[in-house]
Amino acid sequence: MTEINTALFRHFEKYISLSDELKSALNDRISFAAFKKGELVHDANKICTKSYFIQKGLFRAYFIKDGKEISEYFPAENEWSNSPKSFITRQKDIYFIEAIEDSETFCLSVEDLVFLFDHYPEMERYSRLSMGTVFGHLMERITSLRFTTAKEKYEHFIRTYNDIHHRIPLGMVASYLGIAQETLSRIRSER
Amino acid sequence: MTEINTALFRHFEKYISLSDELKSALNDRISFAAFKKGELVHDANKICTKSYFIQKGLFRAYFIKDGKEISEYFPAENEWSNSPKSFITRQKDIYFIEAIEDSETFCLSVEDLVFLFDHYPEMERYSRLSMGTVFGHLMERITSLRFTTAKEKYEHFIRTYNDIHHRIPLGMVASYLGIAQETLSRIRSER
DNA sequence: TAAAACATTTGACCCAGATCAAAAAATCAC
DNA sequence: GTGATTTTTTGATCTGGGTCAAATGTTTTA
Repeated sequence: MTEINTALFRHFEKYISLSDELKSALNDRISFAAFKKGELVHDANKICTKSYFIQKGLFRAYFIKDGKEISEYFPAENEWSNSPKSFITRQKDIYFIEAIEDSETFCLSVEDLVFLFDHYPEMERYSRLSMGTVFGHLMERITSLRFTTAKEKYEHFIRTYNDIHHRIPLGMVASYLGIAQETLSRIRSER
Repeated sequence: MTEINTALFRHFEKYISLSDELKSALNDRISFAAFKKGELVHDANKICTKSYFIQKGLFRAYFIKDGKEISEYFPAENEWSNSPKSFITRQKDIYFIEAIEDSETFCLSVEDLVFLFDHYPEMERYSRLSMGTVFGHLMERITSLRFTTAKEKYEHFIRTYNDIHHRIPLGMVASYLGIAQETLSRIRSER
C-alpha cells in the first residue's frame, strides 16, 4: 500500500469504511497516471473507459460548440474525473478532458469498477452517496445560472471554486459561466 | 400485491431485478397517498422525510426568491419526488412541493428507505443507476441554460417535458426557464 | 531574445429580453 | 351564472451584456 493511495482511501472513507480486503482490491485495480499541462486526458471521439482520481493538478472538461471550446467543469484535487455519460453508457459523448496543469492521478477502468460493484456492495453505497454531493452542486449551479447577473455568476463561481479559481484562465471561466470573455474581463477590472 | 404497485415495480425493474422477498419488503413499507390540486406536498419549513412516487398526476418543486415563486422542476408520472438535499441530509432546504393536478402517489419514508438500503444491496444499485439518469438531465439543462436564446430554452423545455408541457401553466414554465413571463408569452404566440 | 502564438483588456455599438403598465382572457368561488 | 381573482397577452421603454474590432500583455518555441 503506497503512501500515494492514502489520499484516495481518505476520499472513500468520507462515505464508507474500507475493509482491508476492499483496500487491497482497490490497490490491485488502481494504477498511477501522470499528465502534462495541455495534454488530452480523454478524447470525445472515443468511448470513455477510465476514471481518474486527481491527486495533484487540475483538469478541464469541455465540448465544442460553433467551433469554440465551452468549459463544462474543472475537476481538481481529490475528485474523480471522466466523461460521465460516456463512462456509464459506454457510448461516445461530447466531452473532451484536458489537463490544465501538470497532474498526477489514479486511474480506474470501467471493467474494474464494475467488478468492484459486483463484489463489494459498499462500493455501490459509496457511489450513491458521493453522487448525492455532486447532485447538490449541479442544482446550485442551475439556480445560479437562471436569475443572476454576470457579476453574480462570477461571484458564485469564486465561491464554488474557492482556492482553485485563480488557476483557471479567464477565457475558460467565461465559457463555463456562459458569459462573454470581454464581459468577464470588465467585471474583474472593477473589483 | 395490489394492481397499483405494478407501475412502481416496473420502474424499479428498469434498473434491477426484484426478488419476491424485496417486493414484499417494498409492499410492507410503501403506502398510498393522494393529493388535491393546489395542495402542499412538502413544506420548506420542515425537514423532508418522505419520498413520493407519482402514479398519476403532476407536482411542482419551487422556492421563493424576492417574494416570487421560482419553479425548480416538475416531477410527473413514474418519477420520485422529494426535496433532495433535505431528504438526504435531514436538514431543512428551500424547496416547497405542491400538486398542480389531483395526484395519486406511493409514499416511502427515509427510515424505511435506509432500512431497505441496509438489507437489500440491490436497492443501493437501483439508487446509483437511477441517479445516473437524473444526472444526465441536469447536465443537459445546465448546457441549455448557458448558451441559448429564450426561444431555444423553451424548445428544450418542450423536448424535455414532452407530453407534460401543456399541463403546466405559463408562469411556472417561465420561472423554470429563468425568463420573464411576458417573453414566454410572446414566444408562444409566434409559433 | 525575437517573433510567433495566445490571452486579456478596452472601446464603440446594438439588440434580446427585462421591466413597467394595463387590457383581455380564463378560472374560481359562492 | 356572475362577480372576483388569477393568468395570459399586448404595448412601450430601457439596459445588461453580446458582438466586432483593435490594442496591449503574456507565454511559448526555436
